[in-house]
Amino acid sequence: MTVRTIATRQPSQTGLTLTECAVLGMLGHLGPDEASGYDLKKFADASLGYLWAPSKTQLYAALAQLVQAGLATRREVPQRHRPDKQLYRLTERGGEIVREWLEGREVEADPDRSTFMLKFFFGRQAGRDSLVAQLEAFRDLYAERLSAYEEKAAGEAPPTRDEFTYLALRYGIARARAAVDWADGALRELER
Amino acid sequence: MTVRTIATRQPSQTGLTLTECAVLGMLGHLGPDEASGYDLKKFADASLGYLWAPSKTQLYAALAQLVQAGLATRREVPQRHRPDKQLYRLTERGGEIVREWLEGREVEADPDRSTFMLKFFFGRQAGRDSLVAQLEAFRDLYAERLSAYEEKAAGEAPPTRDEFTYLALRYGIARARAAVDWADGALRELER
DNA sequence: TCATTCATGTAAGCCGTTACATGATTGT
DNA sequence: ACAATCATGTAACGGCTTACATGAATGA
Repeated sequence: MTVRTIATRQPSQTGLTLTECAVLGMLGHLGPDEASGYDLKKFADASLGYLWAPSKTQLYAALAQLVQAGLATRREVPQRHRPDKQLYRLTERGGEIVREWLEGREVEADPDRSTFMLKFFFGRQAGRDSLVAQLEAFRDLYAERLSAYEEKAAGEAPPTRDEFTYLALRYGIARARAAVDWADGALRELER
Repeated sequence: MTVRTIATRQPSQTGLTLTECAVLGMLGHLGPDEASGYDLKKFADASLGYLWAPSKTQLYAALAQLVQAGLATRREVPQRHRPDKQLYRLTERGGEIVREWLEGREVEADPDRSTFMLKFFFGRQAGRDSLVAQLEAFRDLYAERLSAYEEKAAGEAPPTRDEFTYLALRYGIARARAAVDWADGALRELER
C-alpha cells in the first residue's frame, strides 16, 4: 500500500492546481533554460522526490495546461535518432504567477496522516509481537531514509547551492530523525 | 489549500481500501458495541483525526461495503424523536480481517510530502521577506498543534488508556516538535 | 539478448472532496 | 430566534495512479 499527499483546491488565488504550480516552479528554477516533460520528471525525481513526486501523466497534463493558460511556451524539436520532443519555457506572465504563488501568505500545516500509524493506533486488537516487528521495520525504513537524506545533504551544503532547497532537505532530515527516535522509544516501552 | 493523505491499492491482501480497513478497525476498537456511521465519524474526529480523517460520505460508503462483504452487520433502529439509524457491528469474519490487516508485515514509510515545503524549496525565486514571514506562520501553526497534542496526551497517559493509541499520539508530538525546532533553526539561518 | 534511456501520451479507475437534500429536537 | 445535534445519504467533480501503447538507440 502506498500513501501519498495530494492537494485539493487552488493554491493561492492563481486558479492553478498544486501540480501546475510545482511545474511552474520547476520551470522557474531552471531559469531561462528550456526543458522537456521528460527532463522535468527527472529533475523532480532527483531533487524534489521526497516532497512531491508527480507521475509523468500528471506532468505532461500540467504542461499542456500551462501552455494553454499562457504561462509557458512550447517548442517542438524534431530529432533524428530520438523521439521528437517539446521544450517548455516560462513566459513572463508565468514568472509572475510563480512569484504570486510563492509569496501567497496562506500557510497551512500538513496533516500528520500516516498509514502505519493508523494501524498502530489499533494495535491493541492484534498480536503484540506482530506490532513490535512492524515497528522495527518502520524504524529501519526511516533510518535508511535518514541516511539517504544526509548523504544528499552532504553534497548540497550552502553556500555552494540554493539555501532554500538545502533547508527543505534539512526538514526531511528532521522528520526522519524524529521518526527513528520515536520508534526507538516506543520499542523500549513495548518491550517492557 | 488543503493537503491530505490518501491511499491507493489494497492494504495487505485483504482486498479492502484503507478507509474500509480503518472503519473495520474502529468497529473492532469498540468491541462488542454497536455504532452508527454518525458515531464512528465522531469517534474518528475526536481520536483519530490527526492520523486519518474520513469524510462522512466516505464513511457511509465504507460501511455499506463492509456489510456487503459480510464483515459487518447492519441493524436498523427506528427512533421517535430522531431520524432512524443503522447500527453496525463486526462479524466474526470481520474481526479476522482486522487482525489480518493489522498483522500484515508490509510496512512502508510515509512520504515526506508537504505543500509548504514544496513552496519553500523554490523560495529563491521569491522575495526573501515573504518566505521568512511564511516560515514564521509555519512555525506557529506547528507550535499550536504541538500544544494541542500535548494537552490531549496529558489525558491519555497509560496505563489509564490504550498504550498503542497513546504511542501514536506521541508520534504526532514528535513530528510537531521536529517541525517547530527545524523552523526555529531555519529562521535563524535566513535572518543571518 | 535484454534492460534501460529517450519521449509522449491515452484510458480507466480509485479515492477523496464539497454541495445539496431532509427535518425534528435541544440548548443559548 | 438561531445554531448545533442527530442521522443518512446522492451527485458532481477533481486529482492522482497504473496499465497500455509505440519504438529506435545504446550499453551490459
